[in-house]
Amino acid sequence: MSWTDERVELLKKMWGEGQSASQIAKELGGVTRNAVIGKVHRLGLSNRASGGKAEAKAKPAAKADPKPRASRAKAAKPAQESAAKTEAEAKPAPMPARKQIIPAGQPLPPQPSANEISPEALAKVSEIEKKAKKLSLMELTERTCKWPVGDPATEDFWFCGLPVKAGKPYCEAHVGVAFQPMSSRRDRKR
DNA sequence: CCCTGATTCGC
DNA sequence: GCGAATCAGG
Repeated sequence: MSWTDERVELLKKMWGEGQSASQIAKELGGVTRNAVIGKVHRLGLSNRASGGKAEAKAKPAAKADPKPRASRAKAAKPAQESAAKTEAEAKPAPMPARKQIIPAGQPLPPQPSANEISPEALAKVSEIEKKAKKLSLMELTERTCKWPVGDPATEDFWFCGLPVKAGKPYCEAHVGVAFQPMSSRRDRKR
Protein backbone atom coordinates (compact mmCIF):
# COMPACT_ATOMS: atom_id res chain seq x y z
CA MET A 1 0.00 0.00 0.00
CA SER A 2 1.15 3.49 -0.62
CA TRP A 3 0.42 6.72 1.12
CA THR A 4 -2.36 8.09 -0.95
CA ASP A 5 -3.75 11.45 -0.17
CA GLU A 6 -6.70 10.00 1.61
CA ARG A 7 -4.69 7.64 3.67
CA VAL A 8 -2.44 10.42 4.72
CA GLU A 9 -5.39 12.44 5.73
CA LEU A 10 -6.90 9.72 7.77
CA LEU A 11 -3.53 9.35 9.36
CA LYS A 12 -3.42 13.01 10.22
CA LYS A 13 -6.91 12.97 11.50
CA MET A 14 -6.45 9.99 13.74
CA TRP A 15 -3.09 11.12 14.94
CA GLY A 16 -4.62 14.43 15.76
CA GLU A 17 -7.26 12.69 17.73
CA GLY A 18 -4.61 11.07 19.76
CA GLN A 19 -5.04 7.65 18.32
CA SER A 20 -2.09 5.41 18.76
CA ALA A 21 0.06 4.49 15.83
CA SER A 22 -1.00 0.90 16.03
CA GLN A 23 -4.63 1.83 15.99
CA ILE A 24 -4.09 3.99 12.98
CA ALA A 25 -2.18 1.27 11.27
CA LYS A 26 -4.93 -1.17 11.97
CA GLU A 27 -7.48 1.20 10.62
CA LEU A 28 -5.57 1.93 7.48
CA GLY A 29 -4.67 -1.64 6.91
CA GLY A 30 -1.73 -2.81 4.92
CA VAL A 31 0.69 -0.96 7.10
CA THR A 32 2.37 -1.53 10.38
CA ARG A 33 2.51 0.90 13.23
CA ASN A 34 6.11 1.48 12.32
CA ALA A 35 5.06 2.64 8.93
CA VAL A 36 2.59 4.97 10.51
CA ILE A 37 5.10 6.39 12.90
CA GLY A 38 7.62 6.77 10.17
CA LYS A 39 5.11 8.64 8.09
CA VAL A 40 4.09 10.77 10.99
CA HIS A 41 7.64 11.85 11.43
CA ARG A 42 8.15 12.51 7.80
CA LEU A 43 5.06 14.64 7.81
CA GLY A 44 6.61 16.53 10.62
CA LEU A 45 3.78 16.06 13.03
CA SER A 46 5.48 13.82 15.43
CA ASN A 47 4.61 16.27 18.09
CA ARG A 48 0.92 16.22 18.68
CA ALA A 49 1.04 19.74 19.99
CA SER A 50 2.04 21.45 16.84
CA GLY A 51 -0.90 23.73 16.77
CA GLY A 52 -0.66 25.51 20.05
CA LYS A 53 2.23 27.34 21.49
CA ALA A 54 5.70 26.24 20.89
CA GLU A 55 6.26 24.10 23.86
CA ALA A 56 9.27 25.22 25.72
CA LYS A 57 10.56 21.79 25.35
CA ALA A 58 13.04 21.48 22.61
CA LYS A 59 13.07 17.80 23.15
CA PRO A 60 16.73 17.01 23.54
CA ALA A 61 16.23 14.03 21.34
CA ALA A 62 19.69 14.18 19.95
CA LYS A 63 21.64 12.54 22.62
CA ALA A 64 24.80 12.83 20.68
CA ASP A 65 24.80 9.18 21.11
CA PRO A 66 26.83 7.68 18.35
CA LYS A 67 24.69 4.72 17.67
CA PRO A 68 27.33 2.22 16.80
CA ARG A 69 25.04 0.59 14.41
CA ALA A 70 27.73 -0.88 12.26
CA SER A 71 25.43 -2.79 10.07
CA ARG A 72 22.33 -2.35 12.06
CA ALA A 73 21.13 -5.81 11.64
CA LYS A 74 23.50 -7.74 13.76
CA ALA A 75 24.88 -4.80 15.57
CA ALA A 76 24.46 -6.87 18.62
CA LYS A 77 24.38 -5.03 21.81
CA PRO A 78 27.89 -4.04 22.75
CA ALA A 79 27.75 -5.83 25.99
CA GLN A 80 25.20 -6.18 28.62
CA GLU A 81 26.71 -4.29 31.43
CA SER A 82 23.95 -5.54 33.56
CA ALA A 83 26.48 -6.91 35.94
CA ALA A 84 27.28 -3.43 37.06
CA LYS A 85 24.00 -3.22 38.78
CA THR A 86 25.28 -2.71 42.22
CA GLU A 87 22.89 -0.12 43.32
CA ALA A 88 20.92 -2.31 45.58
CA GLU A 89 18.12 0.13 45.36
CA ALA A 90 19.03 2.88 47.72
CA LYS A 91 15.57 3.43 48.91
CA PRO A 92 15.41 6.34 51.28
CA ALA A 93 12.01 5.13 52.23
CA PRO A 94 10.89 8.22 54.05
CA MET A 95 7.95 6.23 55.17
CA PRO A 96 8.59 5.33 58.77
CA ALA A 97 6.31 2.45 59.04
CA ARG A 98 2.96 2.02 57.67
CA LYS A 99 0.72 -0.48 59.19
CA GLN A 100 -2.39 -0.35 57.22
CA ILE A 101 -3.49 2.02 54.63
CA ILE A 102 -7.13 1.51 54.85
CA PRO A 103 -8.55 1.00 58.28
CA ALA A 104 -11.84 -0.56 57.62
CA GLY A 105 -13.23 1.39 54.81
CA GLN A 106 -13.56 0.14 51.33
CA PRO A 107 -10.36 0.14 49.35
CA LEU A 108 -12.24 1.55 46.47
CA PRO A 109 -10.90 4.79 45.21
CA PRO A 110 -13.15 5.62 42.33
CA GLN A 111 -16.47 3.95 42.00
CA PRO A 112 -18.45 5.85 39.47
CA SER A 113 -21.35 7.58 40.94
CA ALA A 114 -21.93 11.18 41.64
CA ASN A 115 -18.83 11.97 39.73
CA GLU A 116 -19.64 13.27 36.37
CA ILE A 117 -17.66 11.31 33.94
CA SER A 118 -17.90 11.27 30.25
CA PRO A 119 -21.11 9.49 29.43
CA GLU A 120 -19.24 7.71 26.77
CA ALA A 121 -16.60 6.58 29.14
CA LEU A 122 -19.21 5.20 31.46
CA ALA A 123 -20.94 3.45 28.65
CA LYS A 124 -17.66 1.99 27.68
CA VAL A 125 -17.15 0.76 31.18
CA SER A 126 -20.45 -0.99 31.50
CA GLU A 127 -19.73 -2.36 28.13
CA ILE A 128 -16.47 -3.95 29.06
CA GLU A 129 -17.60 -4.99 32.47
CA LYS A 130 -19.70 -7.50 30.73
CA LYS A 131 -16.59 -8.95 29.26
CA ALA A 132 -14.65 -8.62 32.44
CA LYS A 133 -12.76 -11.63 33.58
CA LYS A 134 -14.17 -11.19 37.02
CA LEU A 135 -10.99 -12.04 38.74
CA SER A 136 -10.53 -12.43 42.42
CA LEU A 137 -7.92 -10.50 44.29
CA MET A 138 -5.54 -13.38 44.14
CA GLU A 139 -5.88 -13.73 40.45
CA LEU A 140 -4.82 -10.23 39.65
CA THR A 141 -1.51 -9.90 37.93
CA GLU A 142 0.62 -7.02 36.85
CA ARG A 143 -1.29 -6.64 33.70
CA THR A 144 -4.82 -7.28 34.64
CA CYS A 145 -7.18 -4.44 35.23
CA LYS A 146 -7.54 -3.89 38.92
CA TRP A 147 -10.77 -2.03 38.73
CA PRO A 148 -13.11 -3.25 41.44
CA VAL A 149 -16.65 -3.99 40.55
CA GLY A 150 -19.47 -4.56 42.88
CA ASP A 151 -19.64 -4.44 46.62
CA PRO A 152 -16.67 -5.92 48.40
CA ALA A 153 -18.94 -6.82 51.24
CA THR A 154 -20.84 -9.23 49.12
CA GLU A 155 -20.15 -12.16 46.93
CA ASP A 156 -20.88 -10.00 43.99
CA PHE A 157 -17.47 -8.49 43.92
CA TRP A 158 -14.70 -8.92 41.46
CA PHE A 159 -12.00 -7.18 39.55
CA CYS A 160 -12.22 -6.30 35.92
CA GLY A 161 -9.21 -8.36 35.00
CA LEU A 162 -9.00 -7.28 31.41
CA PRO A 163 -5.59 -6.50 29.96
CA VAL A 164 -4.27 -3.26 31.32
CA LYS A 165 -3.26 -0.42 29.16
CA ALA A 166 0.47 0.09 29.22
CA GLY A 167 1.65 0.94 32.63
CA LYS A 168 -1.69 1.83 34.04
CA PRO A 169 -3.36 -0.27 36.66
CA TYR A 170 -6.55 -0.42 34.70
CA CYS A 171 -7.72 -1.45 31.30
CA GLU A 172 -8.38 1.07 28.63
CA ALA A 173 -11.96 1.70 29.55
CA HIS A 174 -11.33 2.03 33.23
CA VAL A 175 -8.37 4.23 32.71
CA GLY A 176 -10.79 6.44 30.94
CA VAL A 177 -12.95 6.96 33.96
CA ALA A 178 -10.17 6.81 36.45
CA PHE A 179 -8.03 9.49 34.99
CA GLN A 180 -10.21 12.17 33.68
CA PRO A 181 -8.19 14.56 31.58
CA MET A 182 -9.72 17.57 33.23
CA SER A 183 -12.84 19.12 32.10
CA SER A 184 -15.48 18.09 34.51
CA ARG A 185 -15.78 21.65 35.53
CA ARG A 186 -16.94 23.66 32.64
CA ASP A 187 -17.19 27.32 33.04
CA ARG A 188 -20.59 28.04 31.93
CA LYS A 189 -21.05 31.35 30.33
CA ARG A 190 -23.51 33.13 32.34
C1' DC B 1 4.47 -9.37 28.96
C1' DC B 2 1.87 -5.94 27.03
C1' DC B 3 2.03 -1.58 24.73
C1' DT B 4 3.69 3.29 23.38
C1' DG B 5 6.39 6.53 20.29
C1' DA B 6 11.39 7.64 18.46
C1' DT B 7 15.17 6.78 15.72
C1' DT B 8 18.18 4.87 12.36
C1' DC B 9 19.34 3.50 7.86
C1' DG B 10 19.17 0.02 3.91
C1' DC B 11 16.22 -0.01 0.42
C1' DG C 1 10.02 8.47 0.69
C1' DC C 2 9.38 4.14 2.94
C1' DG C 3 9.27 1.11 6.91
C1' DA C 4 11.63 -2.98 9.55
C1' DA C 5 14.54 -3.28 13.12
C1' DT C 6 15.74 -1.38 16.99
C1' DC C 7 15.75 1.56 20.99
C1' DA C 8 13.73 3.44 25.09
C1' DG C 9 10.23 3.67 28.23
C1' DG C 10 5.41 3.09 30.79
